[in-house]
Amino acid sequence: MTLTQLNAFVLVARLGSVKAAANALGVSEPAVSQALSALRRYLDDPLLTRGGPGMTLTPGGTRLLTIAAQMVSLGAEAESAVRLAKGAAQQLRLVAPSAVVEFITGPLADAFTARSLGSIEVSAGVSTTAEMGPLVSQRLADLAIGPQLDGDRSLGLASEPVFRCQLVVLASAKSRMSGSPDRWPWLVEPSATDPGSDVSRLLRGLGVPEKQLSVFPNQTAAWEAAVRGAGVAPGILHLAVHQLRRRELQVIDVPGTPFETCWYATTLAPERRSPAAGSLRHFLGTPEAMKLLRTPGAGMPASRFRPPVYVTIWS
Amino acid sequence: MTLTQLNAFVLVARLGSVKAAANALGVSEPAVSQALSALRRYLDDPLLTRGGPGMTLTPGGTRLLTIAAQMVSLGAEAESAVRLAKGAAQQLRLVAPSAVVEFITGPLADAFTARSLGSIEVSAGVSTTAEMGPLVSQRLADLAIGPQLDGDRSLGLASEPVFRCQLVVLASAKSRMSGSPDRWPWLVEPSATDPGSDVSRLLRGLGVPEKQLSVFPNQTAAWEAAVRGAGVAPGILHLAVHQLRRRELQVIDVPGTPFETCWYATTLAPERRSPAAGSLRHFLGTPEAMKLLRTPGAGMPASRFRPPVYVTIWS
DNA sequence: ACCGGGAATAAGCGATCGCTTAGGCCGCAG
DNA sequence: CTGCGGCCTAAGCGATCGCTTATTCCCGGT
Repeated sequence: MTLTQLNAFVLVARLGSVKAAANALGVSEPAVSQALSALRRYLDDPLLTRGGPGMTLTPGGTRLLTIAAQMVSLGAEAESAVRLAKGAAQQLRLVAPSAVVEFITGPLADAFTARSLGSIEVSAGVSTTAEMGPLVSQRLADLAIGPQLDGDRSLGLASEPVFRCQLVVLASAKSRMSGSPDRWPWLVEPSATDPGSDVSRLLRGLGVPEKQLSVFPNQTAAWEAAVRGAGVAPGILHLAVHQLRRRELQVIDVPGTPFETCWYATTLAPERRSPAAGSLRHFLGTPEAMKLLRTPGAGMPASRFRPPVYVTIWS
Repeated sequence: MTLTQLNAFVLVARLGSVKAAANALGVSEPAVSQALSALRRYLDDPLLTRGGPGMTLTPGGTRLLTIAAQMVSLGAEAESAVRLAKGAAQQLRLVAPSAVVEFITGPLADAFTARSLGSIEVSAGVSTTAEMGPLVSQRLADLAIGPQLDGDRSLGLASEPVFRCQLVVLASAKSRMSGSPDRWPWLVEPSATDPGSDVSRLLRGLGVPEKQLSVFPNQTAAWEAAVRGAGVAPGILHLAVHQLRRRELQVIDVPGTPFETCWYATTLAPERRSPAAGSLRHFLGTPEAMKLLRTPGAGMPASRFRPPVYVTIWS
């Protein structure tokens, strides 16, 4: 029984599939499957079985889940507690949808590190909305930016709205889209494939089939394609300020848009939250952070963009 | 960072020495030393340093201790929780001084297992008084019989008196001891070398030097030697009932004896205690258990006696 | 200055971990 | 029937774990 195995088990149980857990951990799917099977063998209990929607826990799996979740969380806490006591820089891990990582987290991390006088280092990673909750709950991440997440009480999370924004559909100023939106070519960034994202919700509302989607590695690349007239690209309005000012793109009128939405900051509930996470959460409410949220960075060049890997915390 | 390493660290911190922890775990001392050094390397913190009495914790070590203790305890809890949910027999581990293990725990375990209709299996091991507290606290053992242990509040233990008895000094009926007790040959069982034991306390009170001690592998062997007239043997009065009835031994008059003492049952505090441990604790208060405590088993034959090994709980 | 005991290190070992790729199994939609 | 997506198993790998014995280091004590 290793912490890695317990971590894998908890993530599978919470995300409902081995594949999702493997993705969240940034490892191959057999790696998770094996960890699970080793744990099953060790405890001589199936723990969770495929059945119905996702998986269902055995009685033993149910007991184990609560205990294992605590252990995993304590493991991460132990590390950061020792690090803090040593006076070393705190490591804060932030997760967010790809578009937010692309435009926001870089400047945000820099500003927050500067504000903490270098005592807190922030790193950011891309995450789907489904995995944000479990990641924060297990302290694989310290703060998530995205939709509201504190629905599942058992995860011990607290979400707080930090920024209100609008999802719109953009297209080249020259192009003239005609016909029904579900026939247009849609140029999207990766989070459109996340069923919990706003973009995905919008596309489903319009009845756009997958065939019509071109998934680009990041928002910038999708917009560049849109500028060339390859189709329409959904996106957060204020992140496209450069393209709009230069008249490369314009907002086009699509049913259901502008889509009003809100970014929430989610951390552990106050009593379990690390001071550094609380500090970043508080920082997000300051005018300085607001300004960073409002005026995006340049966007990450396509060539340098790379999906992040959530390393397991224990060697 | 493995659970084994954390377990070793906690035990070293609580027992104050690597050697003691290795002994309690039933492994060699370098094994513990290495686990500790791996943890130090991983966390990049000395955690604890030699200095003064025992060892002193670094700030990081202090933080880690509380967290690691929880993790280790949860690890054991996870296992038994899954086992319980599966409907398998619960495993209860009992620790006690060697004399108690020799005479009491066998019948006690049998009686309790029978009373639980086979759903709880009890195993027993020898332990020094110093290691009892940490062992129970880390759930390496479920119940300890011996001196009162709930002094250290941080361990979360609860002790309860279960049996009052007398420590006396025995010698062959034929032999006539003369001179000062500190010149006699003393025939003792292993717990006499445990500074926290009653026997050790008695010997210190009499000023008996180590030179005068012959340590036998168990109480029965020590008493057999006393019957042959090899010297005097301290022991619990009611455990020697056979030898006294057959007039092979008699109680001799020594200053400080009879030494009134009391056995306590120690478990985790009620909120952390497992149901099975609570059940055994309760059983110890019943007339059935009292009778077992009063009338000892035959004593373990010397040839079959073997010091126990506390296996680490995680593979 | 010497010794002795506790702790750390070295070296070696078997077993396991944790990861990969490749391939097989199973339920399910077309 | 045939893909296909999700899961598991197999095989192989390098690294680490966890333990041993043997040796060295360090420190307090006669």
